[in-house]
This record gives sequence, C-alpha cells and structure tokens, in this order.
Amino acid sequence: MASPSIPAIERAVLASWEAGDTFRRSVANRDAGENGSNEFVFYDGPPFANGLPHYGHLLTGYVKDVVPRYQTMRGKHVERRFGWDTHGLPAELEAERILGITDKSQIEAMGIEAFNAACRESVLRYTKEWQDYVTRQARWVDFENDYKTLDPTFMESVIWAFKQLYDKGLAYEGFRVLPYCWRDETPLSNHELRMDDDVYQMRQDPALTVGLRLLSGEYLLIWTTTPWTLPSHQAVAVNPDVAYVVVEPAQGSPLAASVPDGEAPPRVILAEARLAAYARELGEDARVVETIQGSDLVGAHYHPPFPFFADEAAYAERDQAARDALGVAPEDNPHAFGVIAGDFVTTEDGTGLVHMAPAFGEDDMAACDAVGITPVVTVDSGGRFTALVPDYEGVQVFDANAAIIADLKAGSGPLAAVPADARPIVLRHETYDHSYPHCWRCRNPLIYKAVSSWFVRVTQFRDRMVELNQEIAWTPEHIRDGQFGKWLAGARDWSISRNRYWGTPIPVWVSDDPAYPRIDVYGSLEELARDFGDVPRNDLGQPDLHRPWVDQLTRPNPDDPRPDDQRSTMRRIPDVLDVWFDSGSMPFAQVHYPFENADWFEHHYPGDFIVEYIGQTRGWFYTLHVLATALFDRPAFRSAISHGIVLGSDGRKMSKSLRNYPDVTEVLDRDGSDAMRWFLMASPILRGGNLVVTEEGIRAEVRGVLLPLWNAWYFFALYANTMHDGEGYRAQRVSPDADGRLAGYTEMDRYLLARTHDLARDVTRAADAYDIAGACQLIREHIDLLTNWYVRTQRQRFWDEDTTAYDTLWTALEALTRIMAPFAPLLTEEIWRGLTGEESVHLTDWPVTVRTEARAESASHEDAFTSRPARTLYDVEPALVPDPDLVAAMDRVREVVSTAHALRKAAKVRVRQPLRSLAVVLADEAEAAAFEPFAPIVASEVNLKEVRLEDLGSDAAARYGVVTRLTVNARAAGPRLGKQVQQVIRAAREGDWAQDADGTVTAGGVALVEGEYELVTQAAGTGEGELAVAVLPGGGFVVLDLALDAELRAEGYARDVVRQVQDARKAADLHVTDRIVLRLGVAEHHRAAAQAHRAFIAKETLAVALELDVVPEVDVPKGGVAVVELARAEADAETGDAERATAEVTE
RNA sequence: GGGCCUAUAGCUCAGUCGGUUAGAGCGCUUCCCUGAUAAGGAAGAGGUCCCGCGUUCGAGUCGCGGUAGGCCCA
Repeated sequence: MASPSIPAIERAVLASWEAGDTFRRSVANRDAGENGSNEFVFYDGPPFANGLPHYGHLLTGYVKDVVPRYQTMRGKHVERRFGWDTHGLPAELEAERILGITDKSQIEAMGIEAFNAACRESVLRYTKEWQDYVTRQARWVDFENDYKTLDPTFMESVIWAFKQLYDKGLAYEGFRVLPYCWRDETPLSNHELRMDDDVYQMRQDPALTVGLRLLSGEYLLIWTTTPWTLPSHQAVAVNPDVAYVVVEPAQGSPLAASVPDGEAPPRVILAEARLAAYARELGEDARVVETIQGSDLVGAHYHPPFPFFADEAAYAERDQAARDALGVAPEDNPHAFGVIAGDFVTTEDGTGLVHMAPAFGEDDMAACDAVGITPVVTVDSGGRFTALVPDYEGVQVFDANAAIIADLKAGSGPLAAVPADARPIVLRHETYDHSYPHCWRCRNPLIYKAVSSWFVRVTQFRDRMVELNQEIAWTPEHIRDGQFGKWLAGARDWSISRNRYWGTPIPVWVSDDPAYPRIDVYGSLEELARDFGDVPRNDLGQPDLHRPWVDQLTRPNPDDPRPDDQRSTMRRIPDVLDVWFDSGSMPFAQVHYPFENADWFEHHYPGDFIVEYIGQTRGWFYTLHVLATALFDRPAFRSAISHGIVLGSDGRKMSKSLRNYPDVTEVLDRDGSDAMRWFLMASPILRGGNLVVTEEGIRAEVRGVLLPLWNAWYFFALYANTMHDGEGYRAQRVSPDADGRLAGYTEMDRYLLARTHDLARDVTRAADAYDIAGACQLIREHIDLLTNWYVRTQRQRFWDEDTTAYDTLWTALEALTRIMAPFAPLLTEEIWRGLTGEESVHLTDWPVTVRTEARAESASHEDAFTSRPARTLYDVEPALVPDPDLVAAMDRVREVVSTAHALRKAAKVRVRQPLRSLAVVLADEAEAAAFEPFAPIVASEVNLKEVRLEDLGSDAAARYGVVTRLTVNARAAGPRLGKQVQQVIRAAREGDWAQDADGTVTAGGVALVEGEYELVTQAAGTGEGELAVAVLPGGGFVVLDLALDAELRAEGYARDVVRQVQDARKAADLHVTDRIVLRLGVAEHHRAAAQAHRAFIAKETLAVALELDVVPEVDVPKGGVAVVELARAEADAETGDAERATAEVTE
C-alpha cells in the first residue's frame, strides 16, 4: 500500500523474529573467535526496574540496540545480556509502601526475612512489562541468559571484590555524616531528602552569635542555628580569601556596655562584609582596629565554648568509649580549638566564621578531616546527649537548645567551672526562619549526624583513575576531561555501607567484645563454609547471601582465650553495600568471576561499549571505573556514549503530573518504534545535548525519512510486479564486468550506485566513531537523493520496462536497507525481505567498501584470504562502484538545473512552457565532455528542446560577454602578506586589480604569487534580447533562450490543458487509471494549438473520447485555459485498450 | 557557592586547522510542477553568530571577563 500502517508492519516483523528465533541466530552466526578475538563486548547498564520504562530508558535502549546490531552486521559476535538492578533503598521503600510500614523499627519487628521477601518481589514485579517494552522497541537483548544483582553468583563476586579491596588496604571503616532521623533512629540517604518537595519546610530555630576568646584576647564571632552542636565544637573555619576585621565596639554600644566600667571593651573579629550586620551590637561607629586576610587567622587557638573536650586527658578518656564502640583506633586531636581554612565559608549570612562540629555537619567533617580532627559523637541514636556531655545527658538535642543558650549567657552549668575570661560571650540571640529538612516519613526535623561507615580509599588511586580515563573514548569528547575527568580528579573516598536490609551484605565479621578484638573478611561462599561449617542458606535451603541468612553465621572468637561459655562471638556487621557497588561490579559479577569464567573475563575486559545518560558520570560510569582501577588496574570500558536529558514538549523535565510528553504507548501504536528510534537517534541528544520530545518531531521523521524510503520501495515493487503484462520482473543485482566497470548502465544508474558506495563508506566511518546522529544525517540525505533525484527523473524508464533501471534501483535499495538496518530495524526488515525474498537483513553483512584495494591485494596474494581474520574487507560489494568524477559531474548537473529554473522564474516563464534551448558554458572541453551525457536530464527537468554544451575556449565568451574575477586565497596569502592581505582582498572584491603581460597578478598594488589567487571567468551581463544568462555557483554559466514561437506556445498550451484536466480528474475523485470522456471548450485563438495536440491531451488524460469546441473567451474560467467537462467513460470503454481508445480519438 | 556544558535564521541544529560573501532541515510568503510519495522544484523574507575586552593581517571559531539557560555537586 502507498500509505502503509507502519506499526502493523512492525508487529508482523516482531512476530516473525520471535517465530524464527532470529536474534539468537544473528548472534550464533558469528564466530566468537579464539579467546573472543572476534567479539564485540557490550555491557548492559542495569536499569532499576521498580517502575515502568520512560523515554530515558527507551533512548538508552535504542542505542544499546543500534550499536550491537551494527557490529553484528560488521561480522562481530555480540552477546547482549539483559541486566537487572535489584538491590537498594528504592526497593526497600517500595516494599515498605506495599507492606504499609513506615520505619525501621517496624521492619525489625516483622523480621528481615519477611521484609526482604517483599523487596525481592517488588523488584521483579515489572520484569514482564519491561520485557514487553524492550521487545516492542525492537531491542534485541537476551532475557533468558540475563543477570540479576540478587543472584547468589553475582553477590559472591561482589563480596570477592570487597575482600580484594580490603586485602589491598583500600577498604576501611570511618565516619560519614548523613541526614538522620532521631525518631526513626535511622540515617537517610541524600536521595531521600529530594524525594518530596515538602521535605524542606520552614522552621524557626534559635540563632546565636557567640564570641570565642582567642588566646590573644580578641573574640572570634561565630554564628549558628544549631546551638545544640556547640558542646561538640571542635574548630572555627574561615575563608582564607576573605577579608576580616578586628573591631573595637563603639562607646555606648551594647557590647561595650556589657563590661564593668573601666575595663576595656572586648575586641571582636568577623568578616569585613558582615560588620554592618552587627551595627546594633557593636555600634554604628565601631572602630576597625585592623583588617586581615582569613589566611592570617588560620592556626590561631582559642578557648572552646564548652569545656567538655578542652582537657586533653579527660577528652581522651571519655571519648574512648565512643571510639571503641565504633571500632576506631584512638588518636588525639592536637588541632582542635584552632582556626582552620574552609572554602565553603561565605559572607552571605552569619559572621564569616563558621563553628565546626564535625560529627554534625558534612562540611565540618570534611574540613576537620583535612587537618586531622576526628569527630566527637555526643548524641545517641535517639538524638539525646550521651555521657560525653554529662550536663545535658539524656536530653534530646532540640530540647537542649534552651539550656545550652541559658548556660552560655549566664556562665552557668558546665561553664561555671571555667574562668570568666575563658568563657564565650553571647553577642546576639535571635529567632531564625529557614527552610529545614524533615523526615519524609515522620515529618520530624532531621539532624545531620556522623555514622560509622565503610569506605573505599578512592583518594589513594585517584591519580591512576585519571590516567586510565585517558584510554577511554568518550562521546561527546569533552566528557573525558570535563564532567568525568574533573569528577575523578576531585574524587573523595567512597562510602559503601548502608545501614539497611536489602542488599549485598558487607562480608565483615567482628568480635562482639572490644577486649578481644578481631576482624574477619570473607570473599567467597567457600571461605564462609570453612569457618562457619556451612554457607548461608535461606528457608528453602538454598545458598543465599542475603540477610537475615548471612547474619545467622556466627562463631566463637578464635582470638578469645576464655572458656567456651564465656568467649566472645564473631558476628557480621549489620551493614549492606551501596547498590552502586553492585553495578560497578557488573562486568565480572555477571559471569561469577573469579569463581567461573576467569579465562573468558580476561579476554572480555574492558568491554567495548557502554551507554548511559550524562548523570551517570557520578553513577555507573564512575563506580565501574573505581572498581576497574582498584581491582584490575585497567579501564572497565573502551568507549562510552554519554547522552543528554530527555525533556518534555514544553522544554522542561518530563513530569507525570504535568503530562508534558507524548504517551509512549500511543507513539508506538501510531507512529511505530522505528519512528521513535529514528527521531531519538538522529537528534542531538547523542552528542550530549538535551532533547525536547514532541509528537510533531516524531511525525517529521516519519514524513521526512521513513515514508520516502517506503515509497521508493513501493514504487519499485508496484512496477516490477506489473512488468511483462503482469508477469513481474525479478531484479538482478548489478554486477560490474571483468574490468570492474558498469557497462550498459546509464550515468544516472552509475551515479546512484557510486553515491550508495559513498554512503556505505561514510556511515561506516560515522558508526565506528559512535556518531550515530551523523550516520542518520547521511542516510537522510541519501534517501532524498534516491527518491527525489534518481526515481523522479528516471520514472519513464520504469514505465518503459527498462530492466537496467530496475536492477539499479534494486541494488541501491538492497544496500540502503542494510546500511539503515541498525537505525530502523523493523521497516528495513520488511523492505529487505520484499526485495530479496530472504529471511532477515539482520542476518546479512554490512556493505563493505574497500574493493579497489582489496582487488589489487587479493589478485597478488591469493592466499591472503585464508590467513586473514574472518571478516576482512574483500570484494563484497562489487556493485557499489565508487566514481568521484561522476559524482562531481552530477553535482554540476543539479547546479545547472537549479540555475536554469531560476532563470525561468526570473523571466516568469512557467516550466510547462517548453523552451527552445539552453547553452551550458563550462570552463573547458573536458568539463563539457563530462557533462554531455547528462544533457537529456537537464532538458527534461527544465523542459527544453535542446541543451547545448560549449566551453569558454569556443566563441562563447565573445558571444555572451565574460569577465574575469579575482579571488584571493587568504589562507595561502595571509601568512606571507600579513596586514596587506586585507587590502588585497578588498581590492579584488572591488575589481581594482590587473594582470601583466607576463601573467603577474597585482591587486591593490600588491603582486600575488601562484597559488595565492584564482581567476574565475564569469558571464558579464544577463544576456541580450531573449537570451537570459546566469552564473553557475561552481564557475561557468548558462544561457537560456527565452524566444517563443507558435509551435512552442502550442505545446505549452497543450500541457496547460492537460494540467487543468488532471486537476478536474482529481476534483472528480477519479482513480488514476479511470478512463474519461472529455469535452474541451477553447478560445478561438487556442483552437489550432488544441487541435495540433489533441492526441497528446487525450493520452495524458486517459480520455477515450475528446470533443473539442470553440467557446467565447469569457467562458474560460479564471486561472484556467479551457472549459473542461469530463465524465467517467462507460464500463466497456474502461476495460478497453487505452491505446486503441486514444487512436479512435485521434481520427 | 563550585565544576561541566550550551548560546548561530521564527523553530531544531551543523559550522573541520582561525581565512574572503555563515549553512541545512522544518516553518513562512509567492510562483511552479505533479498518474510512487503525507511529496517535489524555484525565488524570497528572515542573522548584533548572547554581551564586552583582548590576541591576530584576519575571530562564529582562540583567550579573559560577564549575562542567560541546562546538568551535576554543595
């Protein structure tokens, strides 16, 4: 059909693939080669399937299909295993939702076993739907031989990786500051903070400005909205690049008044930019004693706000318990209570000096860690102060604010024991309204709190990661040294433990008695079995590393010499691994390395190709690279596409609630998968840009690419099938003769084949460079050429049953569908099957195009065939004969046609009006000769009786008048002439130049040397009389003879009549093959013309009878040339022979 | 606040090593053509190449500083 239902075609193709097992065979057809030498290794980035796929998944899925399909056709063996990401917090939250519970205590109450069972069910809930979507998008991927991160084999490889890191000293335990819900007694991930818009709510907190007394006497002003963190204070941070001032408060200011008469008022230090904000306390005319840089303050020491950790000995003793509980080795804190540098310090609010409580702030932790200050955790899991802060022990931190503020102001409580001149002062106490994070479950205000965590010591091999990144080919290129490279260079240690339930367990067992410490790390089921007597087993008795089964493995501490009944026990730490550790382990864990497939893995790592959206530079791309570097000292992948973000039709992020994007199912049902694939693949999104998805955009690709391709095929099939009186014609592949020539084919045929050759060559180049959008652009241009140049100009040959035309079009379409197959796999499949009668385009080979070299080589080295790898490029596409000269000549033809049309247009002569002649004047005889074969094409396109070729060497120059124009090659002349080149260019443009007798060209007074200029000959004017002259863009010119005689006018008139009748036919809703009875009424002065072309008119309009009358001119309708009346011919005439009918009319 | 990216015609985007007069597709206007095509052809309108400074004989392109937007981080 001419207007096909593409989705229907697609469904039929999909069904045939399933029936024919085509995917599996396309993989199996290709030899993997020795040690996988002929494999293309693709890693599937596991999606988290806890929901349905959206455009982002579809986009990535299409790329994940295009590249392997292409490589398969190139002859590679490409395994494609689907991966499922199954662990992690999203799964747990979904399980909580299903189970109707909201916090960890409820999980503990119901039991981890039941909870994890719910998690497992939730992550596999949508696998069927995913499979359906992936199948519908024509993505070939192996669902049977898939991998899941919850598989015991996968998990065993993951704990192996952890142990490797531990053994290399690259895994350690430390602190990590997280949002923490003291009511639910659980840390939250940063992701949970962004989960709901109303997680951040306005809240009123006390804000204190406190002065801490430097040993030199001045007070550092710090500002905090969490007074409860002051007892845990460890340092003050300043921005080293900010200016600070030492200020003496004005006489009579509140601060000056606070000291007894006679005593000097205290001097305070704050950022210069914040001085005005404290005018109330310091007085309007407070005196700036000194201005200093932040860096000058770094290292200064002061008296802490509270005395809890001031006494080194007491601190060490009291903190020991907390440290022991966390398993951290004791170390002192010599740097505490000093000024440290922090780039994050701003002067937007506060004082420009920031109070650091490293256990309760991320910045605090990082800045203190940099100078060796360890956090002091003074708050228990319920948010209450511990014995480390005896004065407030047991008080919830928010409740403690009031008491802390009161003690600070009054010097009471713990400060009573501190000498007055070492106490802090409270400069300001205000109420602060700010946006503050709340627990998304219980709506209580969160705190930030240090929790114990395991880390990968990324900082230790960070530089190596940067080096290895240089070996990766990124698309777009800037990712390598930009977003990804910069991220690597600034990488911090990776926190990999999560205080959760559903994940790969951290395989660390510790003694439960600090008196007899011991740590065991396990990297395999076998090691576990050795120490615990058996592997962990679930309720079905199957090996299962998940909690709670793995936690049930305990044993007496071998390092504990006490009798058995008193011995300490080795227990697993409760944490599970960050899910990103799972996905980073995917290359080896999917094959259960090193327990199985060690040899395979060696030869398939790094992988050849991965693709994800740009955000994965901090996600999958990153974790793959971290583990690859740490474990194997090589990159995990050779090339990566990092695509942009898919936006909704309004340019904003796609949002379910806004409904700002086309429904996926609707698009697939109406326009089809290939339309969506092409739309996405041809878009800038694969070059890193963002993409707005609109239905119009998708439809535009259907109209611009898919339908023209289909119609080219439909045109071919329609006429090939009706050839030889309906017997049909089976087209042959064009094949060159022994000399490699396409003798017997027209220029246009050879041109199409040469262009198809170029297409294959250029698309190969683009696809090899992962420039998928570029490949699509090339194909789009080629389809335009095929349909709107070749087919349109050659239609008559098809109606004339010229078999070379059929063979040529068949060959071109067959190659085109192969080239396009990865980018529109369903539609090309249907067309290719129609063309060849064979099974699948995806089981064939990519058109390879190095025939010239291969021919020479294979001729001289006959044995080269056998000694070369399977798919080296031999004479596989003999029909696609490159011909650069022919391609260039045809470009000239299109120039000539276009220019001649422009002349007609300027002279207001319609194309239907035949003209006598066109002269094409080219530079020399050779060019004219090369053009000669195309003269008929020009004649028919421009509607000319004759196309003459002339060259400038003939008398054409004299007859039409020519000028010579000077063009300067700035690239060549610029370096030699320097500044003068501008002068020369201007002179050349203005005609201010001359050529000497000896040939020297001088422009603007400057002599030019060979190669710096070009002399171009052009027609001078627009021609004389009825000759119209126009310059060709590539040099040369055309001269169109606009003179009309009666004969030409008559012919033009006849064609006008035909046109009008065709319109009337269309208006009468006639079928294109319907015969008609026609009556024409023409004006007297057109009678002769109509008579002369009566047969032509009848033939063109399929008129079996034509009655011709003369009517008064006024009866002819406006816009028409005749009065037209027509009716469908009677049935017997309709079935009669058209030519006989025409003959009757002629008589 | 930091890092990265982007900014070129009404829209979506190309623009190579810095080289003379900056392109394509779509859209728009007018005209033409039309027995495969939901098409095709021609002409036209439409540009402060985000702004500024600099380097250079010459800058859409290179450098610096801004502005706006996107992504990520904080």
